[in-house]
Amino acid sequence: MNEKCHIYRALNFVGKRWTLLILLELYKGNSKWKRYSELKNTLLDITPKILSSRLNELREEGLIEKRVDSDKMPISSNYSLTKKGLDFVLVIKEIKKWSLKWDTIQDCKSDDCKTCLL
Amino acid sequence: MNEKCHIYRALNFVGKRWTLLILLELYKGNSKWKRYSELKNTLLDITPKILSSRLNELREEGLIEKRVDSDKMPISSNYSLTKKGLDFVLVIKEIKKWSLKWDTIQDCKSDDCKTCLL
DNA sequence: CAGGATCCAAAAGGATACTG
DNA sequence: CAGTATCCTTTTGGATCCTG
Repeated sequence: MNEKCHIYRALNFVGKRWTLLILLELYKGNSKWKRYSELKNTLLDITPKILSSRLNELREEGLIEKRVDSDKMPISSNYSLTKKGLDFVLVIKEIKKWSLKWDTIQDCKSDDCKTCLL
Repeated sequence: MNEKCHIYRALNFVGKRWTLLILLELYKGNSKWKRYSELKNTLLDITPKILSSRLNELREEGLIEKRVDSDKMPISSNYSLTKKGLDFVLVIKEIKKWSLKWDTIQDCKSDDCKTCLL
């Protein structure tokens, strides 16, 4: 409840819907820049409002950075994980390790589970 | 979004309000049993509905266990961290480490921050 | 193309009263 | 004491349309 509690601040953005999927998409890209429309097409059911909300939140927290190419039209906005964001992926992996250690379900049976974040 | 995704399952309960504070209270207790009323008194503004919801969620996920003493009246319900729950505290510590590593705010200035979970 | 604005639906949280 | 039931408020997510 404390605004300055580090744990709560972290959970405040990471606990939200779509956030991890966005981080994952950027992580898969291997530190490459991905444009807004790429993310939108990959995350099939996300609406533009939610996507930009999440991107802004992650940017405010310093996990991703944004680069705009306005030279050529149409404009393209690109996003990429920062070092802080990349480091956070390790935390997510810890969560997954914990879960795999204690869950009876050993695999989510999705291709993503293996290639996902572990 | 996948029901079986370990990461999402974990975030689904841990991301909720009060959950970490409850885990913290039980963790402070050093594996001792704490009663419902103790938790309610310590977590000042929590309402009975939320407290019992969170306790049930945590119990379903196997992070805490419940013991009821119905011998003597009035009945007392007691809660304690399981090994799985205790192990999860380590994950929370990882989140805190990450946050302390990257945040400019170095301390939440609350007594809790030091005694908290690190 | 990249989003902002608006409006609506759903979910979560919370206050209060009540019961075995 | 340890909750449950009910009702209400707030927050979040989502669908759709619009614009530089």
